[in-house]
Amino acid sequence: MAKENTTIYIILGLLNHEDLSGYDIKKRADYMIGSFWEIGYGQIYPTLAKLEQEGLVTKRVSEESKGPERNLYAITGAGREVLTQWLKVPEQKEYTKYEILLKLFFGSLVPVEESTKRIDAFKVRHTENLKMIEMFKANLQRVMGEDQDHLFFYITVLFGERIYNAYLEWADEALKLLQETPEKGQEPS
Amino acid sequence: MAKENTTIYIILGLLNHEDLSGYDIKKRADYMIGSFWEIGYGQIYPTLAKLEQEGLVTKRVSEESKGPERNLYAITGAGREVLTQWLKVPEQKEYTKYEILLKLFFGSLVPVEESTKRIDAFKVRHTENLKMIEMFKANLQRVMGEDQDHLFFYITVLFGERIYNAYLEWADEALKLLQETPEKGQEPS
DNA sequence: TTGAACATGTAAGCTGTTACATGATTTC
DNA sequence: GAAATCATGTAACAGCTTACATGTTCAA
Repeated sequence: MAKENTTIYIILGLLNHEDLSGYDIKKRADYMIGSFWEIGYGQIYPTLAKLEQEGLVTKRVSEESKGPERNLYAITGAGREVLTQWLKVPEQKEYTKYEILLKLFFGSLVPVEESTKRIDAFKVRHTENLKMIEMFKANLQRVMGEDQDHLFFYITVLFGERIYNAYLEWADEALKLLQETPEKGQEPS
Repeated sequence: MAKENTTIYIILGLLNHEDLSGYDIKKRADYMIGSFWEIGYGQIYPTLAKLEQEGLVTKRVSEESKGPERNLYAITGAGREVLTQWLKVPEQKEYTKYEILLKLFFGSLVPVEESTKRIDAFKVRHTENLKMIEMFKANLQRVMGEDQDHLFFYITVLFGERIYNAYLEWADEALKLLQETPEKGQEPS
């Protein structure tokens, strides 16, 4: 029966807050959930069409005079129903694919520098991510309490913070271990 | 051009160590890389056939008299070449999908208990995972130094340890925040 | 003898990525 | 005038999951 399409619920969840275009949805999703779930236009537009067909959202053309034409989508009662049903069901387990760990796992086939370079790049990437998360967090802390939703957003931001910190701590630990280890098979016997 | 098939390299990497059957590969992969990359039989057997066709592995029938028939696969020189080439290329960024965070993010639509139940279950799951990782780690520490490969395995185990700990710390933090927050819209005005 | 584990596969079908295609508008 | 951003989509296709199908061997 293949995988269940989670994109549906992301779109419904965002539309539950306010009417949005496909482009807006991408923006919002990148910003708010991008650190743990990415979606692309290639999923958004077709899913939106499917949701409209099923009567879970309605489409209208935005009346703004300026800018290119925008299709604005709104959630329907049926859509809200589908969304809340989904929220009442236990989630599937998380899904992670770390190519860096695979490459490290098989790392004995290439010079150690390959592995250290890899980890260095990983650190740079996630130092950046952590910085962004900390900004979100600071912004959120200022507006917390205004809206119940902020608490839930905050909780997901805390998750990102923990994870990125764990990444960075691990990276340093791994680099230290690699530096301590003498390269094998290079010294004269 | 769609995604690149990483399963190929996992199989080649495992075969680089020793000859294995499809069934063995699944076992090894579950045990050694299962915490950050899962593969199923539905990927393994077809990929094995493809790799054989391309001359990256060879297949022979195991001669053991006991047990069901086993197809044993061995990596070829060409296969080893493909594997090391892959190891020299920088990896793509990691890929994560946390359905639990999505459900929490949209959590204001359902009673808070839904969210706390979710996090409780998450904790149980990862307490279990952490326990397993700690066992691997202890085992590995006993044999470290015997083989260069162990260091790389150890590094991936440390990753799992950090991540699972981060999960659990976050879960407690999130639960605390949810408990502190009074349920909205329930009290009489 | 029943169930768990060993062992190998196929088929269906969604998911998600990447590339392509197009055009308006705003900003520098 | 060029580049970036806004904006909406389609097509191809690989990847991966799930379910199905089948049969053996070993242990309780």
